[in-house]
Amino acid sequence: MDDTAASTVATLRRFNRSFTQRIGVLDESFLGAGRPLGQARLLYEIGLGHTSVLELRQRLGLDSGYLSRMLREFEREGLVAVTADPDDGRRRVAELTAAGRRAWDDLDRRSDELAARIVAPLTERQRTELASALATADLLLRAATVSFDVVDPAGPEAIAAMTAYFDELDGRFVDGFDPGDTLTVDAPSMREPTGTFVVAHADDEVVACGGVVRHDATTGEIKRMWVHPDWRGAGVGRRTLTALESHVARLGYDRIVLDTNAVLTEAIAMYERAGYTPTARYNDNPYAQRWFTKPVA
Amino acid sequence: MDDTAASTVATLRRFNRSFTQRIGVLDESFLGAGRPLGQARLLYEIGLGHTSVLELRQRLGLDSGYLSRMLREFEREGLVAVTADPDDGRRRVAELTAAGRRAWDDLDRRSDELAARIVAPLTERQRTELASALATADLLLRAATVSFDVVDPAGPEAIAAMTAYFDELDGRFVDGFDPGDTLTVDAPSMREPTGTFVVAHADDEVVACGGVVRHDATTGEIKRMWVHPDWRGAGVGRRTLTALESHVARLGYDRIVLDTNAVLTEAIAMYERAGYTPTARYNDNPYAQRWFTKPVA
DNA sequence: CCATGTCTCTGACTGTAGTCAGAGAATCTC
DNA sequence: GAGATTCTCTGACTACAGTCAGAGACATGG
Repeated sequence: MDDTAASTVATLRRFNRSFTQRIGVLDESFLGAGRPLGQARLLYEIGLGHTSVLELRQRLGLDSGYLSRMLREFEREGLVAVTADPDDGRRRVAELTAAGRRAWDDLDRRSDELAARIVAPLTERQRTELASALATADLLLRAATVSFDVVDPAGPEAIAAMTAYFDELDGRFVDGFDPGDTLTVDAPSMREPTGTFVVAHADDEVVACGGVVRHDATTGEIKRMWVHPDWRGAGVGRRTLTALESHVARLGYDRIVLDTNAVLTEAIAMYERAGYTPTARYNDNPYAQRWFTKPVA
Repeated sequence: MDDTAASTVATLRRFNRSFTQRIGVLDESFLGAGRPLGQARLLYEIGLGHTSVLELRQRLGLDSGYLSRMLREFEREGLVAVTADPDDGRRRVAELTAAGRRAWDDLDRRSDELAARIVAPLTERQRTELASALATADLLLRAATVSFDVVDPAGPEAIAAMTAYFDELDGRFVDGFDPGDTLTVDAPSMREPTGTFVVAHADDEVVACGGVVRHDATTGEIKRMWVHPDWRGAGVGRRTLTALESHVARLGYDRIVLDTNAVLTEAIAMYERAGYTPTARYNDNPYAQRWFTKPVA
């Protein structure tokens, strides 16, 4: 552990101690609503719109029996209605009733009040400073815990990520961007064993993606690399690229190529910083204006 | 609630959610040591040197029965030795045995490793940025939760705070500062009903102090105002002054006076910002070079 | 339509956290 | 030195959190 890391660790631990002590109350204030913490957390998640029992279980990391019991309790109190998912009869969907919505609003209001009481003694300048420090810390901590997972390029997460990517290209390219049917056509090429597709998860949300396809026997091509706008500047793009590069190596290629459009200046800068060098046009992609290559490490 | 406050509250709540989810593990990793969280916290506090049972109870906010039971458990495991306090036979003192120290080191090491794993994916620059954001947020949150309490001016907290104050004056005044026996002589004047003494607590530590004494029938004097060096620039001084001013009003005075030395430029600036105006020398304090006054609001 | 798998639910548990009343020993106050 | 107070301890509780095994309803792929 080098010095920066050691001192960051010390700061993080110190902060954790003082924060949990002070703001733990913020969670326990849920208890102030006469509701145990577990129930309050569950009710809160349901109110946020995460309604399928499966999703709730994954988000909160709860045992299915435990969760089921809490839902029965909510039903008994008339706060939640649980019905079968019309798409899949095994699945069940929980939704707040009117009374449940009121209970949720109450929780939300209490949390707001408590948080407001905590920051109340600060001056306006200090509050602004606090908000910006917390936002920075939040982004970095969230970025630090992003995970990179291989998914099916035709699966819902991949589709959603690439759609966001195409929409962004359409907005930024001078003459717009028409993906045509690439979304479905290209999927097979981004599957093992000659390709792959990776999404970056932060709290089960997809915040970045990228694919690898075969270019020729010894060359892999990186495509569809995209980072969610909220997540730029936190190193997620760089780490996505690193993840993809290691997949290229794993798939047995010894050279990487990629293309991009001239307006994507941040991407170009990142490729250059990552050791990519310009190379000749290697495809007839009408949207490509820059071509790069890099040997596999 | 104005706009700054509302957005700070939203940021704080958002941060709280993502932080506890992510770093909650940091505490639960204590559990990784095969020890329940409550026990781990207690063992950790004992290891930090907070050894009297009373102090542990106050710091951790535990029921005395609950704490007692945990200490018995630690004794049974040979981690802690509990003995009577030689100064007061009612009080008991807990100390780590050699085995307890090893268990503590183990907890500490695990926490370090976990925190290190969390920040590991960040670049050095990002780690520095994270550490500084957390340190800022920590100071502000700690400052926001400071409480101002009336204490006896001859009590241990008041003595400690004023001693630190005098030591600082001695270091900063050109010809040093000799408190003489003011510490004991002045105490009665800083007691109700004509005076008072206030200390600012953050986590049971004294971070600022100040006293009010009778100047004449309608005038209260603010004295011994001091802020711990680590806590300057976070608004604690300003809030100590405000607290003292409200005590002056409560005690029935309608004017405030105070004096200070020319080298205490931050203090002078603060008094001016707070609406104090220069006035004529009103005492023969050999260390005073500036005199201020302000009407009670 | 059968085997296999997925999702949810119930019942029977365990461990942890925390509360409350009251007893006993030491100390403080007058 | 008597009475009040402080501090710790024990015993008897309660509520909350979480685990595990297994049953039942539904879905899916051959």
